[in-house]
Amino acid sequence: MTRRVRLSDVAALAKTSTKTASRVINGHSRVGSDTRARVEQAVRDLDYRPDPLARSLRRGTDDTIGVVVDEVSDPFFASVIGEIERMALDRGMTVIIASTQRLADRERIVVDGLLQRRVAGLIIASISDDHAHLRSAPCPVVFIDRAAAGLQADAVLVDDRAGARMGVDHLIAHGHRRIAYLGDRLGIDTARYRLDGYRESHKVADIPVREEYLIHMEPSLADGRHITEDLLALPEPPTAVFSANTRCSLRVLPTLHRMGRTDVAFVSFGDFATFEALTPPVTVIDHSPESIGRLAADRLLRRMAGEELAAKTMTTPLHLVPRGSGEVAP
Amino acid sequence: MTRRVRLSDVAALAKTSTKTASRVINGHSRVGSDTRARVEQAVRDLDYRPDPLARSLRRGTDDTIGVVVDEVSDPFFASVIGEIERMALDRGMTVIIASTQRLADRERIVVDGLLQRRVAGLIIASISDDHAHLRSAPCPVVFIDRAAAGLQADAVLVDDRAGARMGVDHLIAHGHRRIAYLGDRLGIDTARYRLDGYRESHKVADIPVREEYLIHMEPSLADGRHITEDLLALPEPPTAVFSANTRCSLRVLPTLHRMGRTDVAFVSFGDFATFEALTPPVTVIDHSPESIGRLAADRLLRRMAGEELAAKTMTTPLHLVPRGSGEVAP
DNA sequence: CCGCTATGGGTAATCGATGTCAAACAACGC
DNA sequence: GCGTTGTTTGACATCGATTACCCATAGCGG
Repeated sequence: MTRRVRLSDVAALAKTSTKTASRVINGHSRVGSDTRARVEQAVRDLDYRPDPLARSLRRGTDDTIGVVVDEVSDPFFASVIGEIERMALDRGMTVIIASTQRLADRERIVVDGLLQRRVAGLIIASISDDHAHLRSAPCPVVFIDRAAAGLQADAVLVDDRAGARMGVDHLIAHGHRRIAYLGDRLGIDTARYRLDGYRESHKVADIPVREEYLIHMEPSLADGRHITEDLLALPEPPTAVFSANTRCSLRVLPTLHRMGRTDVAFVSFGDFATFEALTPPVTVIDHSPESIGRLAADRLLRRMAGEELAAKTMTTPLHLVPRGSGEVAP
Repeated sequence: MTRRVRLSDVAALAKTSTKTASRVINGHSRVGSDTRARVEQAVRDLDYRPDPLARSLRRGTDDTIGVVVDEVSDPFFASVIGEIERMALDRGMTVIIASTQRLADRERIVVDGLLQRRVAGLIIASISDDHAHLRSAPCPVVFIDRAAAGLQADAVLVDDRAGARMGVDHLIAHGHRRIAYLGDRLGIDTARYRLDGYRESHKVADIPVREEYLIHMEPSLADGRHITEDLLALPEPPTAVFSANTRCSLRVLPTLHRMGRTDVAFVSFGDFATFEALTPPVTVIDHSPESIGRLAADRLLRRMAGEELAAKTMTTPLHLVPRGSGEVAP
C-alpha cells in the first residue's frame, strides 16, 4: 500500500483532464482514440483503481450486495450465503453480510446501516413483521426464507406449512400420535407457519395438539439438552419429534443419542451432511439452501441490471427423504 | 428512505455552521452549551445520521472490520465469524466478510478490495504464502488459522503439528499401522503442518508412511465418496483414517457409514455437533473456533483502539476427545 | 466566408463530512 | 484603554471521483 493513486494522477500522466480520464474508465461517450489509448496506458502504468468510496459517494450507489441473515453459523444460511457470494463474485461485486442474531431491533439498525452504505441490492431473511419502510428503498430488495410484510417484493421461500405437513403426516402415518414440535420462537414467521402445518396435520388426523409438546427455542439458548430431557420426562412423553429446522435438529439430536433414545422417531425440516450417517439415519424434509441463494441472487442481479420485473414469490421444491429415523414405530 | 438529511440541514436548523454541527456530533473540542443544545435538538428533529461513506472518505478510515476466510459455509469459519461479529457489533462496528474459495489470486483481489474500502482492521485466514504487501497495510491485521509469511503480525493459530500428532499417536497407540491421511491440498499451510505431524508420528513409531494413503482434497471437489471408496479398495486398505479438518470429515464420514465401514477407526481434527451422536461417536481433536474468533477480534479491536502491542502469536488449546471411533481396534 | 452541427475535451460544482486556520469575542491584568 | 490569552465559531479547502455545462475545433453546405 504505497500512496494512493488518484484519477488526477492518471490524467496528468495522460496529459488530459480528469473528466476525460473518467470517461475512458467508465466507457462513457466519445473519446478520441489516441487520447483513450494514452489514458489506458496511464491506468496500467500506475496500476490505478478507482476509489470505491469516492465513487459510491458521487454516484449514490455502490457495487455491493448486502445480505442480512439471522446468524452466519446457521448451516442453512451459511449455504445460502455461499451461493450468493459465488454468484456475486463472478460479476465482480462484493457481498457484505450482516447478522441480526434474530433480534428485530437489530435488524432495523443493520438494514439501515447497509442502505446508508448505498448497497446496490439487498437480500434479507427478515425477522421483523413490518417492511413498510423498505417500500421506498433506494435499491432492489429480495426476501429469502421469510416473506415481506406490507410490501410487494420478490421473495424466495420454502413452503413452510406444506413442509411441516409432509413431515408430521409422515410421522402420523407411521403410527405416532404423541409428536413433539421443536422450533424457533413464534415471533419468526417461518416458525409460525411450520407450527401451523404441524397443527393442520393433527387436525386432519383428528389428533389433539398437546401444548406441552410444543417447544419454542429462544435464539440465545445454547443447547438443547434440558429441553430434550424435560420433554422425555413428561408423564406421557412424545414418541416422535418434529424439528422445524436444522439448527434445532443439531442441538437436539446429540442429546437424544447421548440418552440412547433413538427409539423416539425424528424428522428434521432441513438436511445436513451427517444426518444420513446417524443410526438410524435422519429422515428429513429437504430443501436446497443453495438453490434459494441462487434464485435470490439471480433475481437481485437482474433487477440491479435494470430489468423491470413484477414482484414475484418463488418457492423452492421440497421433498421428504425417508431414511430411518422417521419410520421408527411408536 | 426519504431524501437524505445532510449535515448542512442540521446546521441550518440549528442556525450555525456545518463545522460546529460536526463538532457537536463528534464530541470534539469545546462548543458553547446553548449551541450544542440547538444542534442536538436539530439532530433529533431531523433524525440525522452521518453518511458513513462521506465520513470514511474524509477520515480515511471506516468503522468496519474486514474478515477474509476460505468459505463461509465451512463450519469452522462460520463459527469463527459468528464470534467476531458478536464482538464487533457490541462495539457498533460492521463486519464485511469476503471469501477466497481457497484461491490465492482471489485472496489478493479480495484483500485489496477491502483495503480500498479503508476497513479499520483485517482478520485474515490466508492461503497465500507471501504477505509482504501487507507490511505497510494502513490498518491492523490479525491472521487466523494460518500464520503470516514474511511479516511480523498477530496471529491466532492452532498447533497443527501437535494436533495431528495427538490424533495419529492415538490411533497408533490403539494398534493401527495402516492409517490414511485426509486433508486439503498442500498449498495450504495448515494442511502441510498437519501432514508433518502425521509423518512425525509415523517416524517416532517407526512406521513407514505409504504415499497411497495420503489424500489431498481439491477445494472444489464436491464429495468424498470416490476418495473413500478408492481408499478402501486398495490391496492393503487402511484400518484407520485421520481427517485433518472438519470439512473433510463431513465429506467422508457419511460415505464410510453408508458403506457400513465403521470398523475403520476415525479421528477428526475439528469437532462438529453431530459427531458425538454417530455410531460410534467420533473421536476428535477439539479446538474452539469461537475462542479463535474471540482472541482475534479482541486483539484487533485493541490495536484499532490505538494500543501499541508487539506482534504476538497466540495458540488455542487443543485436546483429544476420545469417543469411540478413534479407539476401534484394527 | 459565414453559420451550423458534431465531436472531443476542459472547468468547476458536487457528493457529505471533516480539518485548517483565522476571525470574533470575552475576560483578564496592567 | 490596551495588549494578551483563551474560548467559540465559521469560511474554505479537502478526501477522490463524477458530471453539468461550456468551449474549441473541424467539417459541411450555402
